[in-house]
Amino acid sequence: MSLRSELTALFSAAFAEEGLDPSFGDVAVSQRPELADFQCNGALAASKEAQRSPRDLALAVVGHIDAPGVIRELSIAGPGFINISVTNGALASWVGAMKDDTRLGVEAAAMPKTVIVDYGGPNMSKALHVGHLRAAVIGESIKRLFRFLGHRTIGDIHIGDWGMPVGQLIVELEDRQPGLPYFDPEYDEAVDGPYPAESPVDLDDLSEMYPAITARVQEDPEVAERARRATFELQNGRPGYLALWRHFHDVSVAEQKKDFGALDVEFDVWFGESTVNERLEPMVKRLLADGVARESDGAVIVDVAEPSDKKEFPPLLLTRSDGSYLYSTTDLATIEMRVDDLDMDVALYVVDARQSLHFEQVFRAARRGGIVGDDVHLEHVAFGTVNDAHGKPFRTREGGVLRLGDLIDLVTSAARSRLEEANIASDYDGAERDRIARQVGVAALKFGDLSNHRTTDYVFDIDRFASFEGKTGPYLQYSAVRIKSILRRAFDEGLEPGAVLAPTVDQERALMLQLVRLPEILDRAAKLRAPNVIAEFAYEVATDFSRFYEHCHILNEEDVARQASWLALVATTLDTLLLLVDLLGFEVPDRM
RNA sequence: GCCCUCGUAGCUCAGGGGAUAGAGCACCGGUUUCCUAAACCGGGUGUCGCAGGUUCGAAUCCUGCCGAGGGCGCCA
Repeated sequence: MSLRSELTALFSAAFAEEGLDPSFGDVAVSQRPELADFQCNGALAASKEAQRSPRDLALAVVGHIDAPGVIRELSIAGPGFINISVTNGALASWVGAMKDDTRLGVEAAAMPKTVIVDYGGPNMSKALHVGHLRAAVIGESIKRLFRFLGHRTIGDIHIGDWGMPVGQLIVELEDRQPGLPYFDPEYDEAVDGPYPAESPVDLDDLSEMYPAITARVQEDPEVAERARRATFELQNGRPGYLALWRHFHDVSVAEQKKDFGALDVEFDVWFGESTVNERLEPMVKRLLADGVARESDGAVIVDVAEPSDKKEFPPLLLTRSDGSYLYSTTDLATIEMRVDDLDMDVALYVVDARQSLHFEQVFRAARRGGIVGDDVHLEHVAFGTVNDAHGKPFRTREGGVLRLGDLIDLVTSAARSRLEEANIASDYDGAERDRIARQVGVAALKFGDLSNHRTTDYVFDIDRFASFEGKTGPYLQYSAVRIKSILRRAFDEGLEPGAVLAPTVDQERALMLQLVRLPEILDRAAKLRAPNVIAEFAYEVATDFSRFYEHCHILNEEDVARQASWLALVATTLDTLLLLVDLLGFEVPDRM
């Protein structure tokens, strides 16, 4: 419930009294804040159906509204806009209610769902790069949002660790170090002892091997055939390959935990394609037996085309003609696992938009195969790519990919420089400076990404990510830090927040109007799976606070009741900012 | 060829069928005996790719065209 929804309820009832659809009563924030706080355009829309002029209708609707405690002024403007201004008393009591509520007036979901957020999705054996930033950052935010809204939410990294790339790496390593025991088909752990505990490669080796083998596979069909064979044997449990796979896996995951950890991206489970290996064969057999899947050119496919399709819809490939499995297979089996073991209601796949066809195929196959019922919602939450100034996927000047770890270091050191320029930083000890630099750097990076709508391909600009002024993550932090500072000083002077009084200053009133929008903003962000809605709102809250802060000196205020009210207002603003910042996935330092 | 996404200020991007399309950056000027100047205040920018259509009303919905990016069974 928000102020806006309370107004909508009033106007919906008024339209209903005129015998019209209540949805005409939808109230929106005013587009002309100098005229009113809110507006209702329903009279214009309903005019035709009601066969009455919009102004007459607006007049009649306004006549039904009787809420003197909430509404200060109603007027009809232009062709039939209803302009609505709320009373200062109502505003104060809404903000007061937020202040006294640990959830800031946001109700938890009445019917909580089990939501799996599938994001990150790094391939094993590849260092994370800027391309992984969006999936991680958007997914993390969506996960936190659904969790805050009261859903049982599970973030799953879903590592790409069971497909062809692993087979390729096995072949590449065999060619480089053929003497390793993993490649000896005669090797028997029972006789020869366990495979070495030490990995034969580190992540740098793997990162270098991967493009090498990819190139070889492309130009040499024989190498490609060996890679397919190795993939097949791995998936069918060849011990040496499994032992090697374990090393590749552990080496990769260690690095991924470091990078994602540095970004405060926290997965609840570190499952991967390999997690569902045991399900693959029985699932495919069952789909064949049920007639959902069929053989085609030696492969197993599921026809997912539908009569209503506007274009040719390719089938989903479950098994290659050599018997090995693909990511389609593991994705399908993962859905099965999530339904069986995790009791999933909703799956949100935060994955590159380029994979939309794949997901559509998998979702259709899941429904055809009875793996999910109609009560389970599967959704691809697609996002755009990170490009360079020429619209091409971003590369460093040297032509390589920019590692995520290097990017984090870069923004962190930029934040540190900025901190050291500030004269107040000199008395911070080294550990605090490090922590602030990291928090500010991560905020700049994440906000820089999240303030774009997720579906847009955006241009990667290092200077933008390393800038801390204007519409940035650090601006939000800075606003919160100034409030923390005020509250600390107030506490030292023995001052405490009190009852929220009716606003008397424009900037104060604007801030209050902004704050009470919180519930509907989070609603909208969740509905659209769009963290940029949160980012935009957080920025507006911060700017409204800054204007208020510049205009009203809280600690010097002589009217003690007013001062206590202002302390309550900024404390509520702080709580709101801290929530929003947390939903965006970063933190606010105590000072900066 | 077919399908998907996108095209908004010099740049990067917001924008929920409504009134006068907004931010940040960049540029110019102002604000600090006062709660953190990573801030605030002021200054001007637009054929919302083009053309139709629906509508009382379209940046927003529909169609076509132009342009960019992406996808289209044995990669992920």
